[in-house]
Amino acid sequence: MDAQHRLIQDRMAKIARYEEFGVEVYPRRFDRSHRLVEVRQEEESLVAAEATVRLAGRLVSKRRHGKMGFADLEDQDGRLQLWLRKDVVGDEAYEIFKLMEVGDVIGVEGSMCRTQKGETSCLVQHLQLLTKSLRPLPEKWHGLKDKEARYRQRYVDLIMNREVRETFEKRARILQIVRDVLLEERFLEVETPVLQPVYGGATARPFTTVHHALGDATLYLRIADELYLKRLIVGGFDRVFEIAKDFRNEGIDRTHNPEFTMMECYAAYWDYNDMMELVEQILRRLAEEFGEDGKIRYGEHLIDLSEGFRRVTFLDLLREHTGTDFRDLDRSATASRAEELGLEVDDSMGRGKILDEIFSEKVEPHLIQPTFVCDHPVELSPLAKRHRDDPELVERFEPFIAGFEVGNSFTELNDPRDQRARFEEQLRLKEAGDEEAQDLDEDFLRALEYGMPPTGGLGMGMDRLVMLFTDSHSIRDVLLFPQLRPQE
RNA sequence: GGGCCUCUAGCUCAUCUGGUAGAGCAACGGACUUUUAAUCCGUAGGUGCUGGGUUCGAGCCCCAGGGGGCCCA
Repeated sequence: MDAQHRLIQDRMAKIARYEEFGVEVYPRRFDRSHRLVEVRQEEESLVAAEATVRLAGRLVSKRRHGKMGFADLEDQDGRLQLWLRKDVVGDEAYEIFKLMEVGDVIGVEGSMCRTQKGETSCLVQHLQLLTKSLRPLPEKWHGLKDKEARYRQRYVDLIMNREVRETFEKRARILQIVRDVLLEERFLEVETPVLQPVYGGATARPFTTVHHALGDATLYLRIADELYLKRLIVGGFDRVFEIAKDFRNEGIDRTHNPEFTMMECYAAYWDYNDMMELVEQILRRLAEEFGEDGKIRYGEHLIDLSEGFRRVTFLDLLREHTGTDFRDLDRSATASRAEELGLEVDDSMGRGKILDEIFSEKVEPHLIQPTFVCDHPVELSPLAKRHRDDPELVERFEPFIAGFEVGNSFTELNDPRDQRARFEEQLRLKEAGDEEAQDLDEDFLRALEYGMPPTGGLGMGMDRLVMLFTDSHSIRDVLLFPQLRPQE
């Protein structure tokens, strides 16, 4: 549909007819007395007083009957019927009303009343076009259903589907609650670089870009905030957090978008047990706000967030769901057991990666009720401190709800000698063909050498949290503009 | 990357085994002073995702490509 389309031409032609009446089709401002939701809240008294109100919004339907007519006005969170009478607004204004069509943004002044059928309405005395709409909206009854159109033209989706608007209002409230809890716990909100000369803090492929003024230096879009936030703990901030976009150059599916929103926080003198309490606190607050009796519905599951999370170790869960104790199995024994379980293993995969694959396949789908998966093998966690009771494990946990991981946390590794050794192990994995293995960050090691206090750290995927609390089953439904292939 | 489904008017959808595309809403003209999916009469509106092929004839069959969705890796 281009600018020459007949439906657009029809609408353009109306502009000329408006101008015959001296009507400005794109005026600058309008004073509202009430939002439509406020009209609803004060409905009884406004109607009883026949109060005069000034309202604005988008015209979403129109029913004309000769010398009078009705129309529905909609704004962000409300809707109200307008009642137009030629004998009330006058001949010229009534002609202007006849020119108005669904999609136009208008402002009215009128008195609150009820119609014969009992519908609360605004009997319009004055009306004004505020913005002429040039494209026809989708049909009022079936709305806009085509998924591609809804994602590509989200603005139309938002106009037509109220529940979409509500999802994104809820998203904003969820992020605000997370922020509130952190601020109450005296975390300082900070901002760290998106463009980084060395990427790290997670296992993922980065996006690459070039800075021209720095001699065409290669920069990476961050895959995590972790290494910068820990530098700030070294610098003397006790508790810091950041809520921001991370970027990972990976496939797109129901739970992955190339850019997504992450909350990371770090607290000096905490360990991962303290972080478990913080996660429980955040989830409990969200469940109080959005659930019933601390329970939320996600698809077929009723999830109880009122109690604490089940705490169970990574290896115990593997044993529970595969019958195998992997504690003392070496790489080749682990690999052959994985193949018995129906997984494909190749030479680039270290023991940790194989265990991770088995876990994803055999355990994760069963983690419906809130669970902290604790104490992962050291190979999987190059930035976490070794477990106080077992040097082959780290002090780490991942909260799982409804079968997906909503976060990752550990007692942070602050021994620069061990951190260097772990980075070097990552480099070996990278040379063996693991594209996701991390690079050695010399400046980060330098920071640790100044001394980072004992620290607990946590990352939580905000998009997945929003999915959970809005009962959304695709990340696209909680992102206003999900990534799609470019058209043309 | 693989499998399945899908793409027809602005929107939502039809079109039997291949015979030349139709409805509702929206639009346009008209009637109508209590409708709320208003109603009634009339009019107009199509690159059937794109490109090839088979055929007298393709929205439909075949091939290639593109977008989207779901499942799997």
